[in-house]
Amino acid sequence: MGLRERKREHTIQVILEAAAEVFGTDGYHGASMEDVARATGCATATLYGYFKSKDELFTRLLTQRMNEYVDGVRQATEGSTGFWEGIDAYFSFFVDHCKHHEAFNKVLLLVMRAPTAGTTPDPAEADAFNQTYLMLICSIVQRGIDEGVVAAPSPLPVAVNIIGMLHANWFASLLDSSAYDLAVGVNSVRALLKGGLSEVPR
Amino acid sequence: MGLRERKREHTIQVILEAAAEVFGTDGYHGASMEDVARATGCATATLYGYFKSKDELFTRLLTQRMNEYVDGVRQATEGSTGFWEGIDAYFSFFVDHCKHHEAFNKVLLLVMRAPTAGTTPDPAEADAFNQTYLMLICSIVQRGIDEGVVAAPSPLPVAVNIIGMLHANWFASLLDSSAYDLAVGVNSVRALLKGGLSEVPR
Amino acid sequence: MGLRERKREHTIQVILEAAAEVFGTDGYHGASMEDVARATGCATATLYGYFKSKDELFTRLLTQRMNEYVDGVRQATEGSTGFWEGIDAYFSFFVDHCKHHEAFNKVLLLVMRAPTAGTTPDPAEADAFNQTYLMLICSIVQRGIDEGVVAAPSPLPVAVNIIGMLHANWFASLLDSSAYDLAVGVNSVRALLKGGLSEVPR
Amino acid sequence: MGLRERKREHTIQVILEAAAEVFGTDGYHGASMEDVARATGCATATLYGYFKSKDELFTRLLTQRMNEYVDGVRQATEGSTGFWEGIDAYFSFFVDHCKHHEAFNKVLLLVMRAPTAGTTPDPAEADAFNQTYLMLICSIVQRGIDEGVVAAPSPLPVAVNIIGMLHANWFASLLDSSAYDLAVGVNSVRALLKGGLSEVPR
DNA sequence: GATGAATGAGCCTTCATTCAT
DNA sequence: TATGAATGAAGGCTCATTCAT
Repeated sequence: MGLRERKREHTIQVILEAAAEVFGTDGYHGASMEDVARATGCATATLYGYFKSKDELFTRLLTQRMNEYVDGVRQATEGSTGFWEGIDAYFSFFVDHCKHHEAFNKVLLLVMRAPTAGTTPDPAEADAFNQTYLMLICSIVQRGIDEGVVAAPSPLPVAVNIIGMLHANWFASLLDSSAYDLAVGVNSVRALLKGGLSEVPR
Repeated sequence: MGLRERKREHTIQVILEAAAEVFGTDGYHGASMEDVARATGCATATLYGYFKSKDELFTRLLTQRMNEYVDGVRQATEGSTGFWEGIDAYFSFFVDHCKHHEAFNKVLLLVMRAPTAGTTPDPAEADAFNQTYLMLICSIVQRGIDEGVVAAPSPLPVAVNIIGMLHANWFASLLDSSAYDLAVGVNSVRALLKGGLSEVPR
Repeated sequence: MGLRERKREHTIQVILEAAAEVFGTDGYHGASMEDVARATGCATATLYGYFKSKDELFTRLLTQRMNEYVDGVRQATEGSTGFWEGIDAYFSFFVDHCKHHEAFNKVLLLVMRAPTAGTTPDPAEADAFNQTYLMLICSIVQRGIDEGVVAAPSPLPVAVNIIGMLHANWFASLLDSSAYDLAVGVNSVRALLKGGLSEVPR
Repeated sequence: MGLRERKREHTIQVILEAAAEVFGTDGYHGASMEDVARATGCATATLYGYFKSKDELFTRLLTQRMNEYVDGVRQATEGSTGFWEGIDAYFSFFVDHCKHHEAFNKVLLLVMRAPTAGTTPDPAEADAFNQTYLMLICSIVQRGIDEGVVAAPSPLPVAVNIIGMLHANWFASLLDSSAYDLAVGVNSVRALLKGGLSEVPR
């Protein structure tokens, strides 16, 4: 990549970073291109030198962030063997991930939790990612079924439940991080998976 | 209530029903008053004879639906004694509720899952309801703690997890009801709570 | 006039009275039919049983009030003989008139001072009245010229000046009646006419 | 001021000029932003690049024109000494001013004559200017009192009368400049001030 | 006659997008 | 490449007016 292109790529990242903040706060429809421009520190017209439209800008942001997240989960779990090791890897990555990328998470979580209803101009893509993500967790659960650790005819509902819990904790801590500790919540998920409600969480 | 007022009240409900459908599909910002009017089968200006503003229309819809839902949960669980009875009542109500009120659910779930980000013009109210809802489930979990059935220092994370799972199933079945069976999902939640992942779900 | 018609006429007057208040405060464009209805104490639609349109309602009000005013001036001055007697009669009527008809005056003065610029939907009529009014005063001034009391080649500028002063006093006292005393002002006009600025006003 | 800013400032003046014409003809409420845009020769949205709202556009126009007028009077009279010299300076400026600024005057006179009743969105400001203007003329009249030329206990009513006459002439010539000659009218005012009605005007 | 309800037209304003510099 | 300026296309809302009861 030439120097010219590198600078261009850098500018794109700067814009996306600012856009993540703005869209995370006000949503796709609630934020204007001018808002994004102001956050970026450039003129509105400048944005169109890098993105064809608001839709493309948002979609690019979303795609990038979802890719990063799902790839992160994949890489973290790929190296592991066995069910519990996979779960632990997934959870560790998750907690770590939530700690960083504040603005990032707002958009990501938002769209993953509510891809319909105008949250994103292209729900199909969000759905596709959710599906990929779900399959990834399903494959871990499948390990558990194969190992006899998980008693379930199908991994799907279990995966849905695990993701549901994790994201619920994410969301709770995002709304008020001082009132809800993410690590504690995730620990309680692990305990619940281990032995149900009668299990004493660490 | 006089005949006039009854008819007026009826019209309001007709509008809200249509609005639920429209807002559920396109979100608050994505749907225009003209869209709502078209769905209702009246002129745009007519809506303003019943609601002062788009904001008020949406908020009224949201408040009504949230109230109905939380009241439903409250009534269903109030009659029960003990932890598991409470959970069963909650789950039963939940499954039953999800089966009906299709359009209804779109809005409700949407805002409950993503109250920030322009999903609703008044996030504070949605937050308040979420909080009320959470406290309601917390009180059930507390029963379990008191009975020694639930091993947890605090009911909060457990309640977050339960709601997280339930709504995740709700959402999954809403996205594609033919691919994901809500009842099966809820059953798996129950099994998970009972004995963790090693429990065989019915 | 039958009983039915008398009642109708009475209702019309009630509406006009309320309308005078409303239009006097907010102007023709600034006041809505609903405002007039509220002030009258009836439904908006009711107004249309008595007036074909907002335009007609306002015009009727204006015509009536202007007629009353100009007729008042005419009657007051008709009985007089000579210039100064005419002026005194005019001034007396004027002061008396301003004391009563508060709301009345707001509309009247407004349109007489600014018949253009959307103050009234039909500037032509206002102009016509202004013209009539001006001619009336001109005829009095003409008496003065004939008597040799007024030294002017034409009565027109003198009449314009007299009316200008009177209305300026009217307006000043209307804006803040506690800070500006109408009677004092009118007296100063008389003194000025009598002997210019060197004349001591009573 | 840079070239950019100069052009921007120029555009603002072009818009204000067009707006003066439109508002002068139809009034604040009677004229729409589209009317102003058409008169300016641009799209409606363009106006919002220069003024935040219709209110601001009108108020800015009004403020500017009132400032110009009052400042003009002040400067014209400041240099003079004595009462009659002040009056002459004032009248000269006045006549000169009325000859120019046609569109200008429509708005200015309108609001000065009828600040209430929806003529302007902000009557308070118009009142303030009228007050300033009145005080200015009062100070000239006060000179006359001090010199013994003007026999009056207070300058206020005299000032009101002078302004009233001048503006009445302004208004009369504005309505039909061919039928009413402003210079003649103003001359008659001077004569009237000099020796009352018995004075022969030049 | 009185009125609640309905509505077409219009207004102010915003915004994504384009274009000339 | 960067940007100020311009604009068409909506969108939310008001209002004068009509109509059925």
